[in-house]
Amino acid sequence: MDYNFNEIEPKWQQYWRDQHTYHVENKSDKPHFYVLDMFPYPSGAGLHVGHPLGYIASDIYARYKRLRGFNVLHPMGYDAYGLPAEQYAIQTGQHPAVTTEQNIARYREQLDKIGFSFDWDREVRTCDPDYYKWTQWTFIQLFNHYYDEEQQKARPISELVAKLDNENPDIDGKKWSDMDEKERQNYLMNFRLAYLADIPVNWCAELGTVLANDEVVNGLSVRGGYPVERKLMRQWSLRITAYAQRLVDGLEQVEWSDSLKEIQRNWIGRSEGAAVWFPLDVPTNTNVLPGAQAYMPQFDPQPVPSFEIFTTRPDTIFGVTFMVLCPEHELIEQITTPEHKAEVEEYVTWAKNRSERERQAEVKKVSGVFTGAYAVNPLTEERIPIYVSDYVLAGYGTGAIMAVPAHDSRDFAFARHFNLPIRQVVSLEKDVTSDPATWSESMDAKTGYSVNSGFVTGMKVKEAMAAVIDKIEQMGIGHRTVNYRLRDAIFSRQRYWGEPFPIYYKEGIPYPIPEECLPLQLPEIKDFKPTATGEPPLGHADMWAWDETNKRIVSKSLIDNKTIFPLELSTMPGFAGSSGYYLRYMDPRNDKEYFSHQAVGYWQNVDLYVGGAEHGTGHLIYARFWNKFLFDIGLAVKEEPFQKLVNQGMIQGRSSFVYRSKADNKLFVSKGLVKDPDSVTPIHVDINIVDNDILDIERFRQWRPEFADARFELEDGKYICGWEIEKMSKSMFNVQNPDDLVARYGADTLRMYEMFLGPVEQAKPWDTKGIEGVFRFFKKFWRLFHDDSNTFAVSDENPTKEELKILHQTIKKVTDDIERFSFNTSVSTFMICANDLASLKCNKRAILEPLTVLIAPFAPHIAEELWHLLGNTESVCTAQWPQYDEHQLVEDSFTYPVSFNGKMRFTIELPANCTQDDAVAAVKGLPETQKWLAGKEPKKIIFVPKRIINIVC
RNA sequence: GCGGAUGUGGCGUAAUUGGUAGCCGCGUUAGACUUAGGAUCUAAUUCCUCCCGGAGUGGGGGUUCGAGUCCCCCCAUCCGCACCA
Repeated sequence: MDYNFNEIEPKWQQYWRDQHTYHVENKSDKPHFYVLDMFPYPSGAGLHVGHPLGYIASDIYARYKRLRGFNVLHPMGYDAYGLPAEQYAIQTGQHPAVTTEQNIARYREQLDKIGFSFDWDREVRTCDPDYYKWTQWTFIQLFNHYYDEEQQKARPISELVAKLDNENPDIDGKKWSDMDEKERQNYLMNFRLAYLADIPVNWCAELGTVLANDEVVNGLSVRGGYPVERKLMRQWSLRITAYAQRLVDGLEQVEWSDSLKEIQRNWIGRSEGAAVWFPLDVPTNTNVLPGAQAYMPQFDPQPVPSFEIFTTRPDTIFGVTFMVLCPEHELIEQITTPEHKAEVEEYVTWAKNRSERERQAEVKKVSGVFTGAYAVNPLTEERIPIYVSDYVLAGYGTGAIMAVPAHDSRDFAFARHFNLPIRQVVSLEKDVTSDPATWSESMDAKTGYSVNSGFVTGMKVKEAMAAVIDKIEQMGIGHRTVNYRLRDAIFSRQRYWGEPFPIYYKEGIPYPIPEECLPLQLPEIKDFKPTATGEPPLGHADMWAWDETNKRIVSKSLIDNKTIFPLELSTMPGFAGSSGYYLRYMDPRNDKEYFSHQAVGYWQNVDLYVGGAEHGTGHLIYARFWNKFLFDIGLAVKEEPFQKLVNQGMIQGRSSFVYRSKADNKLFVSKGLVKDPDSVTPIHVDINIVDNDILDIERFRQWRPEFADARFELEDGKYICGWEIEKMSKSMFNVQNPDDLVARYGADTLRMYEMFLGPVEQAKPWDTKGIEGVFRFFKKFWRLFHDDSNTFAVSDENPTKEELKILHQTIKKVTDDIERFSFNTSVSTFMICANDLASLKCNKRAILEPLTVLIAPFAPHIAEELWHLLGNTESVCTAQWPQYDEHQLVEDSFTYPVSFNGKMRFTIELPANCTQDDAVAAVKGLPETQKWLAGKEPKKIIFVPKRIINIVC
């Protein structure tokens, strides 16, 4: 019989299901290994060929590890909460739970067809109450912990309270012991790792929710592309910044690509510098202030008003010619002089109302106003004007800067625009300066020597930095510090389809519901839009109030703020559920704990994580933070969750276009006949009606009613389409569905072909042109086991040396390739092997049986079929990975290329066991060599074993 | 602007990590078997060529007996961040 994948594949998929082949226990004599895929968001569009790429790679690795004798955890689940399901619900009224369920069923069906070895008994769904119970539980733990800077780890907030009780400090002029419950809770909120605060957020009016920084690109929402504005709102946040340093440091311990580590480092954005206090010299107090020493803000009982700035260039403090505050700065109101008030207020209002997109688009445009106020440079005692400008950001540092126009390009632009003085304080060469008025740009580099800089003049930049910081520390007006670009993660979403917060409000103070009452189930609602009052959709829920006495959810009509309290209306963001799912897989049905100590003690952490690099600044940061927190409180046993990470490249689509004439919208011009690109409109056309860039005209006419009477300008009787590489997306009609390919070629061919396309990490456009070659390989491979009449026929004869060599070379190459995740070369190796064996007409069991095991990770269905045909009764998944034998690879003789200093070159054959000296002697003894050397002794002989001999004369 | 990566035939890619560049596959060409083939098999396929050879891994330089691989300078493309002081 022929290679009939249609029969083979469903048969063995059923067999694996029936036999629970991929079921894995948390206990084994074997070593453990955890292979994880980033679980998918089940969108309505179903899987396209890009999704399985990473899954196939990880599946190969997981199967390989099993064959190598590991107990392998390889689970799969669904990141099921999210905006698209909710947007769809708003449009159609269909409950997100229903559409999500349908989408999951569709995903599962598609995944099953590809033959993955997931242990589906461990499936998790983030929207499942049994799962999000633990997301909520973790949130409560975050709420109940603070970050202890001394111990550098999370500690229970009760410890902080005990400390406050004990020390009874003054807080904003009031003793801790004199504070009431509300004041105390507000104070503690400054420390909790999950906290409620008024913070500037990315507000997306169209989506009706706030978004995290990584969910906003170029001032537009990632989902939907709607405008985003900056707005001050009371929101839940996670104090991820407390972990900034550990998030940087942890990157040293993991095997991730350098580029991804760099992306994370950039996102965290650590910079070292100094915080410096600049005293104010307000015009009402026109006396020039005496030495800065008098203004030690911590110690002076009546401090002169001063403000803090952050700089990474303390060495340039002698070059400060003005100061700049961000428009949101609280000091502006106090310091602005009456004559500048109107102007400043106008500017601040304008700046605050600008959308993020406008602000980002006009980065190059300089704007700002003078406040009329002055500060004093603490080192030079100079009076320096204070400006307001939106090039200083509220969210970074202190929202205030010392401007050094000579050595900062932004300050330089500002100074030039407002004609402010520019003073050079750093020079590439010692004591050499030039007039900054002649400069076309500032000198930003951190190299060279200080000039015009008082006591640091002549020092190298690095020394000057240290010296200035020492000085200001000594003066008590500043200190060394580190700033991070990373912001706390905003954790509230004004949406329905997410985890509810286990929080209720008593007199405006949030309290977590008791842990034993979890999960706090998401209530049913009918209308998914925000309420008329602007409340999130949960405002529609009637059963959404907390009965504190009876510990249960009750109707909100009962709220009396005595025993019945309102519950939080926001829900958690998408990254909440995906931040700890890898740990839940270890023990997914545990209803007592997140996961048992035994389970995490056995599996430790993820050995191999496969997924897209697009999560570099989102999920992969949040998950690392989440894990570190769980580590601090003694749940996780490893500080880093993902030991090795492989980023599969995105598979792009290859879109096809037709060109519609602008003059005649029924006329379509073939690509080669388009003379003026402006005369036609390119229109995406479904790639399924295009073959080799040739349009199927009949199907095009049927595709859309408006094309039914289309006319064409053809070349050579054909309509040639244009193409472009774009993201694979429904709207561009360039989606390749894996089901179609499975139906046509089988899952094994699809799996092999996706690997054959190129390195897993590399982005590449999808192209089915080569799939035939892989399909041919399988037919050829099948024929090795079958005779001319297509009946199964393997011989028990002993293999020849040549056949053994082919086998062992293949084992060696494939093993090495899998270890270094180079699956495209493994596929090539299989092809070479099949070609060689076919030309030798080899059908020997001793060769073919190990090959069946070798190919099983890549093509499990055909391997299982052949494995059983060979007479095995157990699954090929339980077989042993074949070992190669070095002896079988050794040749009788080697061919050595020999060259004489690159001038002449020939090849000689030598016995395999010959030593370096033998080889050199043999080469020297050859007539060609003698002739060439002409009696002289060679100067140098370079011998590279089994490679080459070079003789230098 | 800053950071990271990549650049090899008509195309996807490979090269034992410094050792005969172009493996494997697609495509193309020729042939075999065929009623037929979109099945299978065989051969050729980097470019130029007076068929003697010559050039060749984005361009230029360097190190080396030897460079696709290492170093320096450009060029191009892709990705990430982007007024982060």
